[in-house]
Amino acid sequence: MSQPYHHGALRAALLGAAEAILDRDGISALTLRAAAREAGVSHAAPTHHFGDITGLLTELAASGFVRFRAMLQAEVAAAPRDPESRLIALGRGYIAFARAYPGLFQLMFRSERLDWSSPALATAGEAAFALLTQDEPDADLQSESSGFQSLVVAMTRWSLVHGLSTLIVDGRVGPLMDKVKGAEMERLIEGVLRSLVLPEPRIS
Amino acid sequence: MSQPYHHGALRAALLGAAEAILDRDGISALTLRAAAREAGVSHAAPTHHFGDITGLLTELAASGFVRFRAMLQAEVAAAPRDPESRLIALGRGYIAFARAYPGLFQLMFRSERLDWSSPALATAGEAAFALLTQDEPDADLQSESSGFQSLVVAMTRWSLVHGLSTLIVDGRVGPLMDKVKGAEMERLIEGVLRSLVLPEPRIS
DNA sequence: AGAAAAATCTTTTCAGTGTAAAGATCAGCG
DNA sequence: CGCTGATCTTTACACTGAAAAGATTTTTCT
Repeated sequence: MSQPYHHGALRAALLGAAEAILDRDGISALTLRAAAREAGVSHAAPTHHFGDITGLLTELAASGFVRFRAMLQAEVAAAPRDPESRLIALGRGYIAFARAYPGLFQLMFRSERLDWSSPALATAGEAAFALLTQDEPDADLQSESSGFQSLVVAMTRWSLVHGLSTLIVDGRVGPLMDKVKGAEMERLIEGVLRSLVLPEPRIS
Repeated sequence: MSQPYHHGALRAALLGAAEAILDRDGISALTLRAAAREAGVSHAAPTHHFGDITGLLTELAASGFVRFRAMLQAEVAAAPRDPESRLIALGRGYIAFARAYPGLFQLMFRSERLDWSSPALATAGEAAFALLTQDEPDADLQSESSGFQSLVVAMTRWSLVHGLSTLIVDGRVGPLMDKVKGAEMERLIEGVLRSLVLPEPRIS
């Protein structure tokens, strides 16, 4: 019953080990050697599967974007069918993902050691972003407005939701709420999300 | 003309060296030893002045927040005196700072190696955030609404501006604009900033 | 089947990092 | 003048990513 020389499924095991470290000890503890230790192999074993640490982090981030997109779709599917409810569900799912998997969220969005030219990461990231541009409440505005105006609307929504997620994950919101009596994170999030349904700028 | 054993102003020199590295090579290249090299001292010299690397980064971030606040105030002072123009100027300054000093912005907002219990950083950060809650366009709403509603309004604005800054600095906006003909970053920012002036959620 | 080739994993090594400890040099003060 | 403390250097250690070379297993080819 000794360890076989070949692991058999080391690639998946390393990704699982990396995510376990991410959840348990945070992104700063996620090193190539720590992942190898967690998977029970030598520290040089990951080289063949991922090249360098950027390769490992890129694969993990791509996997994160796939699950991120699935989570957003599930939230939308469970929401009422009117466009405004779906839009709020999308934002709620975005923030819920960031709060549930803060380490993975940080890796996906703010890690400088990610190779966005990787097809796996690029396609997974684009697929996730595509959710933000569909489900347009004002279908007529969508059709007759220019591509640039659609980009402005999408970026406005993305900025609002992404900004709140980032500020929460980075611990910048908690101290502020301690100063307001009866403030709860959930109510704050719902309050901010209301601004999602009126993003159309008043065109001059 | 040999180097004197005592530097004389090593603390300030190290902060300047650290910021030079931040601007030149990015946040990943900002190491304790690199800052010491840049300042021309041994790698253990910073210990006495900053303790560990968290101390150095915390001081640098505090200095960044002071300048950040000054830049925001300057933008507001140069804007028309109506509250809406001032609010947009505030957001414009926020994003301009992030684009002008991306490394410093990243250090200030997304570095896990920051000691927010440091008085210098805590007060500088709170002073900068205080700008976002003042300059309330609807003074009557400000006075009669609860503290929690004010927090929701402030967080909505902060999230929008901070989210756009983060996405731009992290390089997530550029690729999207390449796909839209005639899209320019400045126009996109102005478009998103319009949403700042109608943040009041419709209370049920 | 048997040999060659490729893939997988380990061991060793190197440069770089943060941190601690000990020693060297200098400034200020009695 | 001499002492004390602040400042800076040297040395050392455990950690990191990465490269190189060797060991083992699996696959492929004849």
